[in-house]
Parts: sequence; C-alpha cells; structure tokens
Amino acid sequence: MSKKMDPRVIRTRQLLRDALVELIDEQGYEKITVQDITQRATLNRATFYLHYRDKLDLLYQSSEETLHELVNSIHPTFEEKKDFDLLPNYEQPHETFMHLFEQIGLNSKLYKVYLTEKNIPYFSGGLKDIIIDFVSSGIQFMEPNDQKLTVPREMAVRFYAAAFLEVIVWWLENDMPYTPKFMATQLMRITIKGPYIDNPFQQ
Amino acid sequence: MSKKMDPRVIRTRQLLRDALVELIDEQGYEKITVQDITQRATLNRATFYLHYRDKLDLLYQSSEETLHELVNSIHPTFEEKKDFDLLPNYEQPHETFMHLFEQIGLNSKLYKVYLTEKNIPYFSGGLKDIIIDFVSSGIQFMEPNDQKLTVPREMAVRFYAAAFLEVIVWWLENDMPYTPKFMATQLMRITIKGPYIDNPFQQ
DNA sequence: TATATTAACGACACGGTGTCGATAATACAA
DNA sequence: TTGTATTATCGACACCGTGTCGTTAATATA
Repeated sequence: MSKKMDPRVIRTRQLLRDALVELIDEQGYEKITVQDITQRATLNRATFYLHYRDKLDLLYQSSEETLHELVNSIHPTFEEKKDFDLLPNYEQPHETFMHLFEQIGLNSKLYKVYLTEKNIPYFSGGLKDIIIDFVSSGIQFMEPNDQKLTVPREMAVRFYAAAFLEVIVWWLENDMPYTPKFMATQLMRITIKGPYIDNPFQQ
Repeated sequence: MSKKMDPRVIRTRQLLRDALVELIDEQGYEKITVQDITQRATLNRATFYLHYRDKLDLLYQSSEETLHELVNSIHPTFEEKKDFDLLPNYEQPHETFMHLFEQIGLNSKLYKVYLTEKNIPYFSGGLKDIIIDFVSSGIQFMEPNDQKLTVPREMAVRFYAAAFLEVIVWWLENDMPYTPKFMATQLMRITIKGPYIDNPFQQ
C-alpha cells in the first residue's frame, strides 16, 4: 500500500512519528503538544492535520503499524509449528518467544519508549492482546479441556500474558542485557518450573 | 491529620474525588476537564484550584491516599507472619493475598475504574510497586541467595508481580466472581504448581 | 518542462486554563 | 448566640493550544 503513496507523504509521516518518539522520551506523552511535534519534525503545524486527527491519532497509527509488523514477523513461525511444543522442550527456547524478542530488539527505541514511559495509550494493551492470543493458543493446545489446569483458564491466560509482557518491559528497561534466545529460554523455565529449582512441593 | 481539617475541606475534596471516578468511568480520563469535574461536584471551578494544581494532581493525590490505605491494611499481616510461608502451605490461601483482595473489594468502584480504564496515570504503577515489594520479600525469604532460582531474581520478581496484578484486574473486570479467599488460593496454586496439574516435566 | 499534488504560511474563532479581587457562606470558639 | 477566621462563590481576564480556513510556494513525477 505504501508503494502507491507519494514519497513526500511517507517522509512527512515518518518525521512526525520519529518526532513523537523523541519527544515522549524527553518530556513524556502528556506534556507534548502538536506544536512541539511539528516543530521537532520541521513541519508546519497545519501539515500535521493533513495526516493525523490529533496527537492521539498519531500515536495510535504508529502503534498499530508497529504491532502489525510484529505479528507478521511472528506469524510464520506460529503457523509452521502448530504443535507449539510449549512443554516438552521447555529447556529449549520457544521459537515464537525468540522471534518476539528479536523483532522488539530491532525496533527497541520505539518499544522502550512506548512500553516504559508512563501514560502511553494503546501500545501496552495492544501488545498484551497479542501475547494473550499466543498464550491462549498454547494452553488450548496443551489442555483442550479445563480438567488439568490448576486454575480457571481465563485466569491462567491473563496471569502468564501479563508476566511475559512485564519481562519484555524489564528487558527493555535494562537495555537488553540478555540475548533473545536466553530470554526465551528463561521464560520457558519459569513458566513450567516455577520460581524455585528442586521444589519438593511442585508435584 | 484529617482531624485538624475544616470539615468543608474534607467534603469538598471528597466531592472532587468522587466526581473524578464517576467521570473517568463515564467518559475516560483523557476527555474530562476541570470544568467537568467541578460541575459534577457542584463546585465552582476556581474552588478546584484551592485544593489541587490540576486534573493530574487530583488523580495523583487520590491514588496515593487509596494505596496508602491498602498498604496500612496489609502491613500488620505482613509483620506478624514474618515467615511468609509462601510455599509450605501453598494449598492454603496466603493471608496477605486475602487481605489484598478484601481491601480492594471494599473500594472496588475506585479500584476498578483506576485499574481497568485506559490511560490512568500513576495508579497501576503504584499498585505494581507495592506488589513487587511483597513478591520480592517472599522470594528473599525463601531463597536468600540466587542458587535455587530458575531465573534471575529481578526477572522472577517482575514476572510474578505483573501476573498477580493482572489477576486482580481480571477479578475486577469480571465484577469479582470469586471470594478473596478463593482468589488467594488460586494465586498460590498457579505460582507454585504452574499452569498444569500433574505435569511430568515439572521436577 | 508541464501538471497535479502537497507543504507552507498567516490568520481566525474557539475552548479550557490558571489567576485575580470582591463578596457571600460557613464552621467553630468565645 | 455572636464574632472571627476560613473557605466558597462569582465574574472577569489574559494566555495558550487547537482545528480550520484560503492563498501561495515547493516538489515529485510523467
């Protein structure tokens, strides 16, 4: 779709999106104005309204595009390995987890700002929804009925989805101190084995 | 400290805080203005500025007060049972968890709005910090050194803190379908046993 | 180089903000 | 019950960011 677009439009929108990320990083989302954004992007303020309705719309469209890219980069892996093998190979990093961390790492500036700055609408919720889908599919594959779940299905899905998202945020806050492969492995371990090794109460 | 205050001040501030919760629930945080809040509270707009700097300040002070009440209601239990017994009695509900759910249930309207509405500053982060302290203490007691942890300590703390918070949010979103005792028990089970019962890979 | 598309620019009314001074209402203590 | 201090009310003000004009300038592409 971007092939049909005037290159100036692409340039303008990218300038605005980059300016938004920079300014959120510097001042926080709440404080910045459309004036600030266009000034940073070296564009006239009226130009802004040719492309976006307001500040929130710019953030929303930027978030949507980024998250769509993420889903598209993960989906192939997701389809190939229909069995998920979430449990059996729990000492191996899960491939979807790895792709998740890798893709985020490729765009870490934006992810870090959008996920760690306070009061950013949409983005965290959107990523959480993506992770909820992934977790839900995984648990659905492992346990199609609810008999062998320790807690209600919905509760478990939300529990692990939020936990995974938080680990991603932690990873970004600390400037990605571990590799995607290591992170994916760790998530598998803590999910399956819990917090403690050799826990006698575990089974 | 509230004993020294003029009852009119207490009344005014309570009116403003209640109006804030109502309006966030009805329109969302972003949309509402100081005008809206004072109109709903049947106060003059200038009166607002005698008590709060702006909309964010009102939200912040309201959040702080609510979270302080929560910590105070939990802290006694926290001190009494220094051993935490997080693991040994994992089929029993953890007392601090129970008090957490009970206290939230007593003020559920505010908690539900502040935790489930989008783009509410401060509150979620503040509650998460409280839970992080709790989780961190629990893990510190169980495993003072990092030898027997399945993943880096900081990662585990954030993992479970975010998971617990999400379950609280889930509970509120669904209008508290289970008792605090049941919720506390479920959190213990999923934390210690993981998602699946009789999981052969668990030990 | 011609043409169509888009950006730049200046200006405008609008609405919410934060503050002010003067007046009215109210709690509490004498 | 009355006096006093505190607080709320009220109307008004300048300020700032917003969203939208119409006109002019710049630029990509054929």
